[in-house]
Amino acid sequence: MGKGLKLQVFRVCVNGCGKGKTYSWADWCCLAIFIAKEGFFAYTTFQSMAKQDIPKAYEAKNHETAIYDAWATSGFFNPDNLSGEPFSIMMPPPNVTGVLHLGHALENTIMDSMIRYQRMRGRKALLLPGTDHAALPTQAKVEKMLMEEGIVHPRKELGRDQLVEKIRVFAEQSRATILSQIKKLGTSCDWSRLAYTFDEPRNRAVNELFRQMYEDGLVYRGYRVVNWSVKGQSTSSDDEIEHIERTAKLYTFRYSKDVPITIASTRPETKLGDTAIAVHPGDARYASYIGQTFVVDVGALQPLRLKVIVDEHVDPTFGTGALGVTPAHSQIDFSMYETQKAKGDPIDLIPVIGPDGNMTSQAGAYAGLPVEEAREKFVAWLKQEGLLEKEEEITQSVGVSDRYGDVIEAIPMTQWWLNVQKEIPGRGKSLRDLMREALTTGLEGDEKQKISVSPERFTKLYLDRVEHLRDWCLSRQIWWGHRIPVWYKGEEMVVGTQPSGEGWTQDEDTLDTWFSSGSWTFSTLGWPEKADDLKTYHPTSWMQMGYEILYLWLMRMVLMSTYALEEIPFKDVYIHGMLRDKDGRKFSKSLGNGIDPIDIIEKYSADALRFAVVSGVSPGNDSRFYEEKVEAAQRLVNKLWNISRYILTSVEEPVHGRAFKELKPQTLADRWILSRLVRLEEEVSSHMLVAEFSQASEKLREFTWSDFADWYLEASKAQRAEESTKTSTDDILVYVLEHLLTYWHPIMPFVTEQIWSYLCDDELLLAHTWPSLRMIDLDLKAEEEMGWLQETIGGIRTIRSQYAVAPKQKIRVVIVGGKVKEHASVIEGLASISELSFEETAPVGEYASAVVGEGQVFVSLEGLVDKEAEAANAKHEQQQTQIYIKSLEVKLANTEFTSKAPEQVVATMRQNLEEARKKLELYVHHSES
RNA sequence: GGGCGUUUAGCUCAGUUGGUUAGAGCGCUUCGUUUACAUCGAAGAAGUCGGGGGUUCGAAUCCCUCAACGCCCACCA
Repeated sequence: MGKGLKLQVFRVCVNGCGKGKTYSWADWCCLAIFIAKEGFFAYTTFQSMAKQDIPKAYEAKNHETAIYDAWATSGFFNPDNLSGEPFSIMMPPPNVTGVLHLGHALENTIMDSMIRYQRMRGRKALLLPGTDHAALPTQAKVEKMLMEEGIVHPRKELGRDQLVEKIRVFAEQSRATILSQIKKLGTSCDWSRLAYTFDEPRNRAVNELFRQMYEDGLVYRGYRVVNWSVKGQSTSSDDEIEHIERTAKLYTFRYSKDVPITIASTRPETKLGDTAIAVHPGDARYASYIGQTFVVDVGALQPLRLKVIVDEHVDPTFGTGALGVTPAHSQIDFSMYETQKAKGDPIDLIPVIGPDGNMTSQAGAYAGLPVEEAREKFVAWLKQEGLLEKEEEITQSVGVSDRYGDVIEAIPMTQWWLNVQKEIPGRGKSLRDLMREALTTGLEGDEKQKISVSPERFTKLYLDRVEHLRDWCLSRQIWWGHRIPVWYKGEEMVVGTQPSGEGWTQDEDTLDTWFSSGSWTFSTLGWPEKADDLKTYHPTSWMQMGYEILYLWLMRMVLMSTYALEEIPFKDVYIHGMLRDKDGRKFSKSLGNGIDPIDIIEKYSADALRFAVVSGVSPGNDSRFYEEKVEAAQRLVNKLWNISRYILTSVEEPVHGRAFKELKPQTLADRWILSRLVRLEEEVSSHMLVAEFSQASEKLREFTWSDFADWYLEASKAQRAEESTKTSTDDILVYVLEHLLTYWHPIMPFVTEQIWSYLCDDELLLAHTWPSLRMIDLDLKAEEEMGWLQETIGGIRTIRSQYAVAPKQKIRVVIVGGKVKEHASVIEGLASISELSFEETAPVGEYASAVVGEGQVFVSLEGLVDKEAEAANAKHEQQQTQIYIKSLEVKLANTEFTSKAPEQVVATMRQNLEEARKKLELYVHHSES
């Protein structure tokens, strides 16, 4: 049906745009109707006009939008229109906190290159796009903006509904921008399946997951110490905390003159809530006090009852070896509190710091003071009482909220938690076990349910973290996000879906944003319904992500998916590094070194940006990004454009889609370039398959610029001038071009599609089948011979350059020996020779010479020869050759080497030695003559 | 305190399982307007692969060690 029509419209649109016009969507529809009526005639008119007018430089902005629209409307982004084995990638949803940055450009390039490759390989390829509501980051961002606008307390002043609405509006704008940017990058994703972590289907998934986990007893409500951001007025998970180094004062003191144990603290004000003193069980100094309780009055509401307890975690060599235990305001101390409770020897828990960052009423004389002031006051009191023994500066690492930037307070609160260690009913395993299995043995020992991470070293990081995972605090006190799906009425509580009837109120808190993004691989496919998509595309085939979200996201996706579906979320994960600026610094707002990918696209092209971010990059490592890289990439894009321009404008009737067998290679260059192409396909394919985009692009670049442009195209000019070889050469030019465009397409989709449109009128390159040349034999002989030829031509060029022979100046050349006689015309053409002859012996007269391969070239200079310079050159080369021969001789004389090394290696070396010796002989012979 | 990564040409970086004389882009030098491309072409200079030791016939590549830089984790109170 529509395919043919769509393609015709596409031609018109694209070619029209090539002349500087742009079409809106509405125009485009009219055009479609027009074409439907006028049909092929209109199409061919545009086509032929365009071909003659291919501009000298590729102007990306004239083409990219139209090309993207043509792709999107072609239907090929949607795997429902494709057949074959499914291959799926879920796009890591960008946060709607703002616009896309370069890191997103990298990610889009990586996943789009992969999905395009797989689509061309005949897979039913799904790249599912989406965005993330990013609960806390987004709210933090909007609150900051509001505060800049003069609203000092956004939550108080606006209230829940109004603030959420403001955030929603911001998020929607941001979302729209992001989606349009994804298109500009060329990402070939299925827009019909567009998802958002905060839309209705995802909300259903989140609520259902929560319900199941609650019913399995994994999700629970508990009073525990949380990470509290006073500024953000919310909890955060362990993963949302950054640790920074700072200096602090360490105070060493006693609680009272009656307590014989000295302790140290950087937060003395928290000591108002101490309920125990912990020492190492093997510490003899304190052994006699263990079990005793000291009652001290430090100014808190009640006198403190300090029980001396033992704990393995206490380091007897640090400080005094005794630790004041504050269960309410320290994670470690809280764990001691729990341990003691489990032992049946409980200690108290006294919160002295409140959620507002001030001291609570429990702090007695200190109640209501901000912690800093309380600290000063407490230290002053210690001094006054003569209890302070030491005061020293130390550096310590403190946790800071990654979004609000304030130091995290440990405060006990009732929150929703996910237990990762508890056995899941009926599965005999904990979430942690599942997370471990997924990367080691595979789920239930099934290799097919094993995630492989590349580079592999990240597996270790992951597993190490899994072992140290603590319960995950799920609830947040911010308002932007999925509301905790729990409803209360008096003593009653319902989890999952809102019960019918009056009087139910929903939990005020929202869920950690990673709870929804963790379910991304399957919530996007219709879970919890038994959707077809889920069956077809899950586990997804491949995932890419930056190492910085390994803990945040990878782990949670594994957790959610293995729990809810008993499947891994994806089979392969490719971990990439970060893009940094020219000086290796992170891109950041505060540094002001940000680069907008859209600016880069507008200035150069999306293809250049794509090439620039993946080339010269090794997996898992950071790389630097700067404009010169894009400039170089754009030159490559332009080179490809001009290669195509030459072929398309000079070959009268370019016929694409020929079979390899139909080609009639007649010259060495013909056979060589085809062999090189076969080699290229093999290399690019294997690199793409394992996401080695940098290597694939390097191979493509080398072939494009060096093999095809510099050698074959130049050689083809002579061949095309000969009647006998013209047609066959034309065919080969078109054949190679067509394949080259195909192989480039995953990385540089736009320019290749545009050129393709000039070559092929009934198919998008997007949907073209990747031509595998694997079954075709390499022509090793041609490759070897071409090597000699290139060396011969290079030798002549070097001489011309050394003796400053004007390029226009035609020269006489004599070649002695060698095996390049039959390629005289190529040599003449590429080295600009007027008279070329092949002789048995060196010519007499004024010649400059060079030894090339097994032969020698003599360039007549007729009076221009600088004998001394020439002799020096010859001598230098002679010496180099002698050194080389010597090294080979030494190696070959070593019987250990010849006996142990593979035959192939030894044989090649022998051959090289022989060639080098011949070469040397020629030098000697020449210098004598 | 643990762990990881990086160190290759002036700069930015590739280098797949150890195997010929270690590569690319940019920059640099010299020359060049023949209609695919000056966003170009030709030629060239430039590296004791961080230091030291080891394994091996053979090491940029494997092992040990040291150094510098960077990153991650951590319950130094």
